Amino acid sequence: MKQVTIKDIARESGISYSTVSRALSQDPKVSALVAAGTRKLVQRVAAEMDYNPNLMAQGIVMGKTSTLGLLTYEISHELFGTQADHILRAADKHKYQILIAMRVHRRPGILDEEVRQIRQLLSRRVDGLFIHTRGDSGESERIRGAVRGRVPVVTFCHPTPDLSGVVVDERAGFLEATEHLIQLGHERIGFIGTRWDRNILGSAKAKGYMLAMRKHGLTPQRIPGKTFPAMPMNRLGEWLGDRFTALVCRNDYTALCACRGLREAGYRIPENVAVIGSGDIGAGAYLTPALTTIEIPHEELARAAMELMLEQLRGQDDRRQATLKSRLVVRESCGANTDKLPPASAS
Amino acid sequence: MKQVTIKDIARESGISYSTVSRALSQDPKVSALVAAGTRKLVQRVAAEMDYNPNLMAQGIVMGKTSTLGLLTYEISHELFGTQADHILRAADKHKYQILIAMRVHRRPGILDEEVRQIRQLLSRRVDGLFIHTRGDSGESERIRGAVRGRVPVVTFCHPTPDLSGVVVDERAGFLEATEHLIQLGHERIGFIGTRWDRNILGSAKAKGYMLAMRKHGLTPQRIPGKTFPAMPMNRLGEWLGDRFTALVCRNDYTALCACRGLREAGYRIPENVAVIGSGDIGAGAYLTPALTTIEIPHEELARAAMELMLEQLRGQDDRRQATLKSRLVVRESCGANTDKLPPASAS
DNA sequence: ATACGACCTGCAAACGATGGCAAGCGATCT
DNA sequence: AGATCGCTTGCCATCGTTTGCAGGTCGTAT
Repeated sequence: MKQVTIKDIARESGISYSTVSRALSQDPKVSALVAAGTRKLVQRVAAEMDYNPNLMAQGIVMGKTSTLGLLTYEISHELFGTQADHILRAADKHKYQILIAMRVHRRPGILDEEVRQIRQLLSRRVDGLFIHTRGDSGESERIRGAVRGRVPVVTFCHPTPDLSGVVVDERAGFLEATEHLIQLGHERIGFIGTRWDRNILGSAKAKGYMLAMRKHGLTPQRIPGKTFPAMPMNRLGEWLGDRFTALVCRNDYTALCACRGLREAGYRIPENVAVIGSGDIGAGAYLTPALTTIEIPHEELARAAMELMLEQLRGQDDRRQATLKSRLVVRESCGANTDKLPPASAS
Repeated sequence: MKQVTIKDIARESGISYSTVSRALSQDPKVSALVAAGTRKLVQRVAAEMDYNPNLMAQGIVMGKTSTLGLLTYEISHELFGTQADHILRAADKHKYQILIAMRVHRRPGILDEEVRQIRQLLSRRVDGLFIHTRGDSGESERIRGAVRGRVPVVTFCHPTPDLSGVVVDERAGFLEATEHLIQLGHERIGFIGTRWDRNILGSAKAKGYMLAMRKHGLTPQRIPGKTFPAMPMNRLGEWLGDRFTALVCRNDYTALCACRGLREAGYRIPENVAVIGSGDIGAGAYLTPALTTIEIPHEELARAAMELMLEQLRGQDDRRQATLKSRLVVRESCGANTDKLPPASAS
């Protein structure tokens, strides 16, 4: 049960434990200090005893942990899981480990929970903090209050004043998607989303949609997401289908729901109504029709976030926001491109 | 940048640092030792200075970290993400934190990577280890070799001899699903999966299917997953549709692919061919037709795993396997239940 | 007044590592 | 031969905690 320490190795090899420490040091400058023979001996004994250095002890004396915290929401959600995944990889490239802490989205007490989790990560003395933001007002102040400048912070998803962060230009993405529908000849295009001002990101999506509509002299119309649980599927479908020839949805799940409602009511997609989603759930490409969607550049996002983190870790404390562009993935649900098949493999 | 320590609080409040430590102790028996007035004072000063205890220092002296490691695969995959999510919650209930390490599924060098990650977690002195297994032969030995009994291990997904673990009774699940199709009148039922013996779990799924077929005097027939990328979608669809009236798929993605191929070839689901998946991707309920699937009891799985972990942490070292039952979720893709709608909300 | 607990508090030794400093040792130079 | 140098190694303080032990103060019973 008890783990091997450098003292055990010292005893076993008859060498003082500070020499053992040096021989086993990551830093080549340090390990070069000990004679080649001794070093080899120590390394052999360490391997034999299956020694694992105690990272806590190292952390405590070196004053850093090579660990970055990631505060996120339910990673069971494909979006958050995917982002966490990419951050892990990006950090790994720079020899950083990631400590994940999770909080629950949309629940009373979430704010306290958030602070609690941040403190927990700080207690582990992470060298920096990635935070998945929700985009509510006061969020930046809340985070800054909890962190108090003790470690660098890089936020994800929503712009946060006075903190470094990466965001996707959702406005441009939704503008592009809406224009794509307009180019296909649609005029009655609806937007399914939350209240315009519910959070910054949702609002950016809506703005992109509106901009495109106005630009082409069309009237934007929002369908509240709330309509869904409230109205039976088939009635919702009729209602949608009668009013619109195309729908821009705030995310892929919403798009799936809309599709379902429309089909219940006898509409066909994309023949009668075109649908575009956003966020690209993995299954989207394998549906019939394959879902046209606004793809989030997860990998670049993670890389950019890591870049911002490294900058701050190096001591350059100019906070900045990196904005990345999304990409419209045209598949079948918008009526263009119906002859092109998605990749046939997912087995 | 430098964080507040117990000594800072001691200096600030004019009290020795050992008393401060006691006053701030988690253990009520210890904090009761210091006079109420002193305790209050210390706590106030600590709050004012926004003190976060250094968990590394605590861990080092107390010889435990209240942290459990989770070695998993890409958490961007809904399956792994969901399980990680539930483990985090189950652990949280018992005041344990989870340290996630990720390795990449199906890649050369994965075995070394696996050992590297286990060592890394051990270096952080986790109190125990949850491991997502793949089910290849030699896996149990590999894990035991890396861990060497230093911490309790609980595996996930595939049975691992000589280690505690939780598994889903996939055989029973696939048997139930297949029988469900048989009861609906199907006789020509195919199974889409990997080689029977590729991994233990896949083989359990296949076994359940075969058992059901044999039991009812029908001939089982496996369709290798490999057929998919090899054959164009519409030809695959024809091929499938001509031979079978129902398909049992090894997971939901495979099911989606099969559906797609079938529809390309003009078949309707479930009217012409019934399809059952497994694993329950979140989107399954919102598709048309909503996917009938074999649901994995993630939450109970995580709870059971935590239970096994706690048993071992308490020192009872009888390794045991907990087997949980899956649940057949009948939706629309199998032809039963077409009038029942899935929940209408996902906006 | 003395003694004896009960109750608090502080000292100092751990925990497992790192790294500055100085001592030991041969070899080289004068 | 003696001084000097470089290489290697060991000693010890340190990081931020916890905790056993000893010492101090106070009240109360004798």
